[in-house]
Amino acid sequence: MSALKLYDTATRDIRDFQPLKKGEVSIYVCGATVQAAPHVGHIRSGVNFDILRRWLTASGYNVTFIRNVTDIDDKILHKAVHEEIPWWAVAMKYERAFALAYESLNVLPPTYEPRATGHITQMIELMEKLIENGSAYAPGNGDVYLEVRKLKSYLTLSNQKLDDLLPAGDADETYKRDPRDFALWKAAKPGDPSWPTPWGAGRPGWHLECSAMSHAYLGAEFDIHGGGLDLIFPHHENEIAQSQAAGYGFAKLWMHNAWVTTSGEKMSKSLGNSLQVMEVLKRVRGIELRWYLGSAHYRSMLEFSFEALEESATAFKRVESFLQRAKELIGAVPGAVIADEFAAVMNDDLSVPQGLALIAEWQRSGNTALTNGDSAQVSKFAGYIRGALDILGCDPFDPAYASNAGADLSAAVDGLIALLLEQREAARARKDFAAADSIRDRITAMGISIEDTPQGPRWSIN
RNA sequence: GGUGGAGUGGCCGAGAGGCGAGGCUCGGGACUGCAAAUCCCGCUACACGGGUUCAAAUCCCGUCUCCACCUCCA
Repeated sequence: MSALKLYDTATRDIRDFQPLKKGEVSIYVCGATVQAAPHVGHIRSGVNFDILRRWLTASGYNVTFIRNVTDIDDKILHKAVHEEIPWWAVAMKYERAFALAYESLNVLPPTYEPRATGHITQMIELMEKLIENGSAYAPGNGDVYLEVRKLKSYLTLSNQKLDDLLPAGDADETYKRDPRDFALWKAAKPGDPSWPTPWGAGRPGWHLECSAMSHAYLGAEFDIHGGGLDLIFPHHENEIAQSQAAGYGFAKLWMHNAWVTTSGEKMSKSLGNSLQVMEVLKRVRGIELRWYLGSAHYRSMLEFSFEALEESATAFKRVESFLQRAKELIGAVPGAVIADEFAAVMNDDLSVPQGLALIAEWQRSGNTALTNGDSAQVSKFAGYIRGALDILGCDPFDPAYASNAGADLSAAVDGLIALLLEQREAARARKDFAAADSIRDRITAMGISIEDTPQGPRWSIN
């Protein structure tokens, strides 16, 4: 079996993945700032890292996967004013919206899902450490800053020079030793929530949260840190700065997913072109949206359109339909098998698009086997496909996608349709095609498709 | 100004020097009483201009266009 290779944003190359501890992988992914309902771009990130996690798990690693929730920040506070509810109610409302979106797309819950406000103690400890060793300073106004000039290295992830940065526009620099110094902690403003610290009451800066939480759950160094491309600077640079200034080894490998775009532009709330996950789920099922989001490589931009989404859903339905017929022929859900070829493409920096090409080949071969009634071959190809779909989180037999709705009805419906199909078969046998077609037309009008197969007619709900 | 990414057939989307990934759409065919489903065949593309090479979508030089980040971002 080939070895896993991953692209590292820090070194800008693809290299063999070597975990710090044999057989174990620790991952920290920057999750959502819960200030609005999730859009398609947010969920793409969730899906991409979920595929990584599933693949590592399938490869035999014991994976610890942390994805945080940023439940305090400026936008949440603004929203609280706007919606006239407490800030914590805003955070909980959208945290639940994210949880629902993740669940709808079968994104597995993280091993731990820490909230920023639950880790103030760890943040204060980290700041104490940084102030003690001279990396950070509290100028007395309640803020705490990291002094970037004192860092051994800074901006290595984004490959920038400190002097090339544009000056911050609106920042109050009265208390900063250098305009590029960034806030670890923000002094409380009247009316805003705050937590007491040795330097005054306030609330955490965004970057500090992730340094504190990754340390709390994964320790001083861990294998993979992930997030969206847009987090590289400043968020991830500043995390590195804080954590390394505290003496931590921090992340060994950086992975960044690309965006969902529309008309070539990044989908984002501030550009006003974002599409909420729940809106899209009115058009396609979660499993279909997930398949679509996986259809581009995680480091490539994905150009969103409903046309492409629906075409992608059509392709997925064909795969699904093959598996269903395979199950009917062999009389059981085909067992999932990871094919060597699939493992090879996944090990090559998670080349999902090439995995989809393999699925298409297996589907074609499998359909041919189905036509020939060759159940051994059908089992083989269906097993390969299920194995691949399981990694992609798109296995239609996964109980996560099962809907209980109408389960009691299905047996009754099956019996009724079977009765109609028997009558149609009888009509066909006596060559009364008008009667046969009339029955089929009426069934079709109910939204049910009829297919005549070598094993007899079968039906499915559109 | 700095840093990074992109331009591939009707649409989506891989590939990164050598036999045209794959899907969807569309056209043709096989099968079928007719459909549907399925299978087969076809639609021969890599922004532009040069160059290197036996061979370039892929390497080099130049040009154009677009996108992103530079302290809100998945």
